[in-house]
Amino acid sequence: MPTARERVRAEITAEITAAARRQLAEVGAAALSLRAVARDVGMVSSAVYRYFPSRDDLLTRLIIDGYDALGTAAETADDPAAGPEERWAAVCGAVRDWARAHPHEYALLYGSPVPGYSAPRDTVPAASRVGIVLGTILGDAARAGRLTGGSGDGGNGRVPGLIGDAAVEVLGKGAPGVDDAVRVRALLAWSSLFGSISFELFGHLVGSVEDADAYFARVVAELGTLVGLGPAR
Amino acid sequence: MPTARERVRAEITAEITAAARRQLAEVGAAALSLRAVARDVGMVSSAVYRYFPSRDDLLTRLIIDGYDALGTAAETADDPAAGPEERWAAVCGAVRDWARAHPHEYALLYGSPVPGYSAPRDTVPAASRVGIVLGTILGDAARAGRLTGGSGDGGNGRVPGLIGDAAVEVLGKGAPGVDDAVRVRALLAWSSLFGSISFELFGHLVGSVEDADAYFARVVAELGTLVGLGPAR
DNA sequence: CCTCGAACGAGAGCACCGCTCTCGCCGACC
DNA sequence: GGTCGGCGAGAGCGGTGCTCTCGTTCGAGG
Repeated sequence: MPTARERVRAEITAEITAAARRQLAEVGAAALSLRAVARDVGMVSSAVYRYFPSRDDLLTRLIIDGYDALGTAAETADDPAAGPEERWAAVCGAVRDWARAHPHEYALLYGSPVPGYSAPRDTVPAASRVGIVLGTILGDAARAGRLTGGSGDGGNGRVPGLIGDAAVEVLGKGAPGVDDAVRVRALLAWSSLFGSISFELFGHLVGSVEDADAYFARVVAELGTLVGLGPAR
Repeated sequence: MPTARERVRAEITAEITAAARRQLAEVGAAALSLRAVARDVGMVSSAVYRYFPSRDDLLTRLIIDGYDALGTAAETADDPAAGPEERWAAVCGAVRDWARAHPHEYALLYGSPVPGYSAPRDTVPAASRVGIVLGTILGDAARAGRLTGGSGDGGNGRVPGLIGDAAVEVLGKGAPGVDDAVRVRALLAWSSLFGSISFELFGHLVGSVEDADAYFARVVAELGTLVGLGPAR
């Protein structure tokens, strides 16, 4: 049972992160000021350091929260009862919708790392969630025999030293027809999804794409085909 | 003919941008300090404002230079005499090599936009160069009859309101077999290329990919197939 | 050739930033 | 009840982007 002091500490911590998230959504990560956050919650700047040892730790907290929010968005958009292609499209669409609704958070997660290079290990589990959702869809499709493009030998053929264990697990062990060729395509589809969303969000497609919604729908369909869903290659 | 004053002005401007590029490579765009640049060139900070009206304008200069450097890297890697697949692989590899050699510059170009949203129009021509290189390869392949996956009606069928004129032009007008389906795949391949490079550079693939070089080679091959080069779909 | 204006570098200064240190204060535990 | 630790406030340090002013110097026009 938490003491009263721990409870108020957790409360104030939540207040600070809420204010930080508010300011992140407004001005972006680069302009997020710890002093402004402190002003927002009615504290002096030095008091915030009782709760977060540095501005970067506060940002790390926001990063984890962002990954979790995006992960839950992807998970709730996935209906395991639906067909593989529908699940794929629904999750991709949910990721894009979340990104468009929270551009600064998305940029914080998938844009340039803010300082030099500080990807704390704490972020890994939260960051993996949307990848796990996509991987589960493909694994389920493979188990249902709806995934094409594997080696076809029924094994889960590995190319030594190519794909790490993390990616092997999320696609489901023992799924028939899943080999490293499929895993590469799954990783590529994931990277492509975020590349497309980043290009759209960061303005690299202005002038080249007119109807962003229609374009994204076609992208999702192409990526589904690439990864082995939908029509045979 | 430039006066002596204009010449020394251009010289000092180049000195400032060189110092800024040096600092960008060292500490990244977020930590790039105009005052440190001024110290580096032996000036006081306010004197730099005679040459760049603000820190963001200095960054914009670096962005344009970065796009140009990447563009020339892509262009010099392209041998028009080679086959479409080899050209595709060579240019993709050159882009990745440049990104790995200049991670902070790459992050500045394709990471999160630094302030709120400031993509000056000056950057567009420089930013288009690598896209033009890739588009030219596909256009040449289409004219040579080496591009598969179009609608096959020989026209350049448009889907109204989907693809902008900018993307239509770089793929070459009148190329047989190039329709909006191909254009969508070309844009997707471009986005996927940068998504894959960004994931690798920003650490989103650690644990999932062991041999980054082998993985990227497979990615390039898959993207080539996706876009219509290589084996028929 | 001389002059006058424009460009230039230096310095001071403003507001803001991240972060540190100290100092009272108040509550929780012995 | 006393004591100790967590807490908020304040001052302060070095740094930042940016502005303004003030001499100086260079160059083009009369």
